[in-house]
Amino acid sequence: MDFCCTPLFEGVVGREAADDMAATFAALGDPARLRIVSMLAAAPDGSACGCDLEGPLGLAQPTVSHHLKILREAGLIEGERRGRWVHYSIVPERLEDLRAALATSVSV
Amino acid sequence: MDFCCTPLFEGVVGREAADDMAATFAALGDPARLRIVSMLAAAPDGSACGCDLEGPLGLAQPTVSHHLKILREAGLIEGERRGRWVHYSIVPERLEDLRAALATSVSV
DNA sequence: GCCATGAATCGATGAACTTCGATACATTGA
DNA sequence: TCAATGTATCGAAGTTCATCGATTCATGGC
Repeated sequence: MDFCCTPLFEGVVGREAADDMAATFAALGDPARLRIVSMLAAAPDGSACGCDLEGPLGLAQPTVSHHLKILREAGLIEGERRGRWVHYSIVPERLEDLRAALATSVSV
Repeated sequence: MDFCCTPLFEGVVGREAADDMAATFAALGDPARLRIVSMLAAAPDGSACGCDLEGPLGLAQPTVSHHLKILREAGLIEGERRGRWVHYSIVPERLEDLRAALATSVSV
């Protein structure tokens, strides 16, 4: 009889968890947003305001604000208002979660 | 004079590198593809053929083939033909690369 | 060679995303 | 209170993406 391979389980990642994790990975799945995270990580004090991102990114202010919102909703960064400016910084725990997720996919 | 924060560098990730890395993260930025990776990781022998993925995913065969292609082009999985079937398995090195990239964003 | 079956490709459709100008909101300084 | 400036939202245009039916390709068994 025809037989391919052992039937698969649902995998280690459930349906709802997959939705949540995929949204987080998707947040990093854009060059502009990846560079924002990179720039925040490389910033001297670990944070930067939106106005300093437009130049290096070469994007208009609404576009940068849009990307920052997506990263914020993904929990990858957080913003703190200081006067006129909003300083954004990385949320290390969230990135660590992603690293852990990739590790479980690797190790078994 | 008005001053916000220290001017930013380009970040640790360059423009071309950002494009490449973003494409890889984007490959994981879809629930179906994330579950495929998860299922391959959870498979007893570490591999599975496409026909076994359609059922658990609840997607049509062309759609699964489409997602497998994207994961393959991202270097996250590889397929090996065994007779009628193609067995897909994870490329651990590629996932390790992503983990390393996230680590550099965290630590510095 | 012919049929069965798994996999890949093609074409179409509808949704989601990126981008930006225009605009509104928030805060500071005068 | 008013002007200036950084930020967020809105609306629109163009592109990309996910999905699937229909079709084609590839392999194995008869």
